[in-house]
Amino acid sequence: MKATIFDVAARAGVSNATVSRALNTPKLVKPETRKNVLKAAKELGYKANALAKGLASSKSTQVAIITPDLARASVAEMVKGILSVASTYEYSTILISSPSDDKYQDLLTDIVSSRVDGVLYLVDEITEAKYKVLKELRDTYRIPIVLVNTVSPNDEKLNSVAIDYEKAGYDVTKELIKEGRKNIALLTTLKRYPVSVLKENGYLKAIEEYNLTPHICYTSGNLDSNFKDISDFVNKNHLDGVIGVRDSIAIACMNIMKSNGLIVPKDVSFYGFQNTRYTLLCRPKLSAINVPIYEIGARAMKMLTNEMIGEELPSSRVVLDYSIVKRETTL
Amino acid sequence: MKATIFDVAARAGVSNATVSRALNTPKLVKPETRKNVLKAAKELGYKANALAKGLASSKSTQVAIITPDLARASVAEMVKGILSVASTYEYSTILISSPSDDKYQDLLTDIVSSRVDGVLYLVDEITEAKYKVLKELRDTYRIPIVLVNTVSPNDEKLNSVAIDYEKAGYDVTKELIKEGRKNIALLTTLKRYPVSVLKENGYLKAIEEYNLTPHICYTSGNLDSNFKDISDFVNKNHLDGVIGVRDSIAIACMNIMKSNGLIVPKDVSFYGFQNTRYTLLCRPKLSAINVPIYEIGARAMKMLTNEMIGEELPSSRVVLDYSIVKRETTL
DNA sequence: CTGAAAGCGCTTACAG
DNA sequence: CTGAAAGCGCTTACAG
Repeated sequence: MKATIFDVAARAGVSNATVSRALNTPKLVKPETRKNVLKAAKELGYKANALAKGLASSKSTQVAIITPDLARASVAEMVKGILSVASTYEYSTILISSPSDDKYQDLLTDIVSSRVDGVLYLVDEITEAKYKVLKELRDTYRIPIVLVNTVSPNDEKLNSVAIDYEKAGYDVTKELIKEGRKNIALLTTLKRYPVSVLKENGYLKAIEEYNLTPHICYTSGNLDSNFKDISDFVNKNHLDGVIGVRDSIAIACMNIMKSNGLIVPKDVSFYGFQNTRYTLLCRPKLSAINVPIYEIGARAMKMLTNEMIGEELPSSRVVLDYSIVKRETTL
Repeated sequence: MKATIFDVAARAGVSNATVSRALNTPKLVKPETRKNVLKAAKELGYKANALAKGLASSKSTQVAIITPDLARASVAEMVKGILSVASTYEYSTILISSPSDDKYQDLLTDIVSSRVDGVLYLVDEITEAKYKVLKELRDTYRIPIVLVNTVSPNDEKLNSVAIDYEKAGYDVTKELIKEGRKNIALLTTLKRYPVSVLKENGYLKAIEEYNLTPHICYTSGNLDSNFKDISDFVNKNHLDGVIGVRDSIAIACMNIMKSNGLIVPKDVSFYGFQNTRYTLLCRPKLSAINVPIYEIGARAMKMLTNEMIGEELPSSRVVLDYSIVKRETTL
């Protein structure tokens, strides 16, 4: 029913090997032969069976994207960046949501079974269990891996692409200090994402440098549950500057403080840390670190491509630039 | 290097056929044999090659998700719903972003080549070109398809899961009419998504029923570019009620009208049409049709599963319930 | 309940 | 530049 390579070969009057070459490595075939093959293939509506191809060549031309909560604007945007370059290099992408630590063994099995040529590990924290799996994937199974917008604290050799989050944390804090703010808080996640830790380090560095008191609130990204955390935190501290590790967290805090009667940015300034579209929908519009999310995804996929074709990488850690976008929530 | 089914067979002292059965159809194998096989497999760290499996059985246990802009909150949420049930049925998912009409032929090739067992088509409009491909996929290649949160205007037989968008459009308009609103606008997308058209029909029905004047603004979902469209529209019409087909569009409009000095909801009411997390981040909090996005994704994947195992479907169009959530932007 | 064998649809040395 | 043939790692009638 569905045309195979043999059908094409028969119709073109050549062997299946020649069809394979005409389609995959044209320079190995006489132009005219190639023309005939292409014609036959077209007439039959031939579409190569990727499974057979993968089995025979031991290359699936598939990569796995392992992602935490896809509903986070930054995660989705990163995936878009990945898809864009994946499609230009003709890789297809398997989407997997990060399992809990105890299910990581299943993840390993899934990935190895699927014979993907590479894996992209997005954003997530790198616990012991997760690190173990990543390392096994790379070392035992020799599957190239790139960490996307996260870094491994334990292992310099795991490829990654991100921005310098520590510096960004430092910069944005200093920005608030320059405004004259004295009580600057960092709202961060309960989960210890490596990038959150880095942001925190940068924040603390600036705070110490200027002899200020640190105020850190650990909360979840969940809008329903973080309301109380943030309210309590805000009521305990007399803040005049707030940095959220996620735009949505900064906005949630801003909403609370506004309803407490504070004027933004007269009484208190806010910075988000991603520059998603949330920044444009809230009022006043949120100032933010402009992290090149899409670009991070795209770059990571490109890096993975290089690894997969066996190229030596110049550096295992790619650090992209960021900027600070001032809108209406800062002076 | 990597253990194959033959390695396991040798270690367990059985044939590879028996290993295959022990792993895939346990009831066909003596319990003790099975135990030995499992032990051997575990010791060798055996992970079945999904490519070989797929080739031999002509089932890839993969489905393709074709999605428009993943950065839209509703789309990402839908994908989460899909992933959740896909993983329980042990399907892996290939993520593909909807190509432009002229690239649809490539999409066909990609999908057929990959030998996916089914496809999920998300949200997008169904142009002639796209419809043609979907139909070919289903009829020529016999690949089960489910439309997710969209419907085919041309073809009753294309499976779909959504809510009754026409009724929802009608209901929400009537809700505003009951508030006493007289100049009610619908902000919708330039792109003629089937669901947008349905919302519009419902809106118009209610407007006519009450002899009101329709006000429809066609704009893009892009926050940068729709500002002018909406501003112009708002200035031309003296609105006291606004429905956005997307939460973000409703919020964009609300921001504009607020900055024009109008008080929400005293002077004007707003409804969004998805109930994404945007509704909670803006102020006042947005009232919205609560579309069960996640559930729609989950249900669609379940429906697809049934089709893939060859079950007869009771109905090709699944219609889920919705509700209206009143928050602070309505009376 | 189990094994031998053919087959799934490609790729790729090898030889010419 | 091209073909014959082995091989990729499974599944699944078929026979026993």
